[in-house]
Amino acid sequence: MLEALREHGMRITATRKRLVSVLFEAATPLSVEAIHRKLGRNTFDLVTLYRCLGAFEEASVLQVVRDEQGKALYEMIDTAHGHHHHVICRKCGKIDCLDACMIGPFEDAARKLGYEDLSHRLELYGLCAGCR
Amino acid sequence: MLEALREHGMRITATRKRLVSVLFEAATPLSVEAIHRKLGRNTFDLVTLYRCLGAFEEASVLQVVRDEQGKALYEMIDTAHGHHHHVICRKCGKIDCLDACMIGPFEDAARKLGYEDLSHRLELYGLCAGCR
DNA sequence: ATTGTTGCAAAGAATTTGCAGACCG
DNA sequence: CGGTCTGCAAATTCTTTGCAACAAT
Repeated sequence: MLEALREHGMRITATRKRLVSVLFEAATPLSVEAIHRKLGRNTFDLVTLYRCLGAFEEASVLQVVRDEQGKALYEMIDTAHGHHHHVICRKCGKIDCLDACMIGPFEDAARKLGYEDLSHRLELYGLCAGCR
Repeated sequence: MLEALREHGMRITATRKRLVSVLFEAATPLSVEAIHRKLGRNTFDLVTLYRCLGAFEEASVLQVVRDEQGKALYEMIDTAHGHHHHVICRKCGKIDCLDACMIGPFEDAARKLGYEDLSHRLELYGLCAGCR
């Protein structure tokens, strides 16, 4: 996985290894602040964090999910699980994965309008069992 | 439509009327800057714009769409057209509406995980016919 | 040795808050 | 009139940039 970075001409540093392990151990997408907290605010510069996240996204090893307010949450792309979407609790922030992705019909409609090279973003929001 | 505001205890001012007409005349969702530009940067305070947009959203007369970078785009809720999604060109920002919303299966999956009171956000991104 | 990476300081952008005067109803 | 709304100034928060020292390959 770190190899993917190397293939994009990026270097594997101790700093990045720490970041990768935090992202790996997290079961769900994490906000920048959450990541920074887990890394230890004083041992990992926030600027470096932004730059690493940008680099990882660039290398396509990281994907961005957004909460209802549009804030970015980062998650390693697990090639084993493949493309999927999430349900996010709007009260406690809990996140679950939904496995199927059935947006084919939407993409067909978009292609009919002349769009190509399509991607999409879909998140569901709700109240989880524990927050009701 | 301005009535909806009144019903939420909000007042109808000349300022708000101007904002509503800008939003109405726009065929597609607009960013804060775009709205501010159309209103005339010097004749409408940006702070007031943020506050009005917040109030309109609160009153459920305005909905938020997000571009690929997560930036908010505002659109009046047209009760005639109902719930729909968009395709956004990632190069020129052109936006088209997709009429069908076939998100039922996703919601079923989320309910099975214990979530209720569901909402969702879905946007497609691509390159429009003119940008290829 | 070369080139990417990091931390610090500082700049910049986006959004919010406080407050006094103006305005709607 | 009473309660909102507005504009201005200023504070926050979030993110990016510049640069010199440092480290990976």
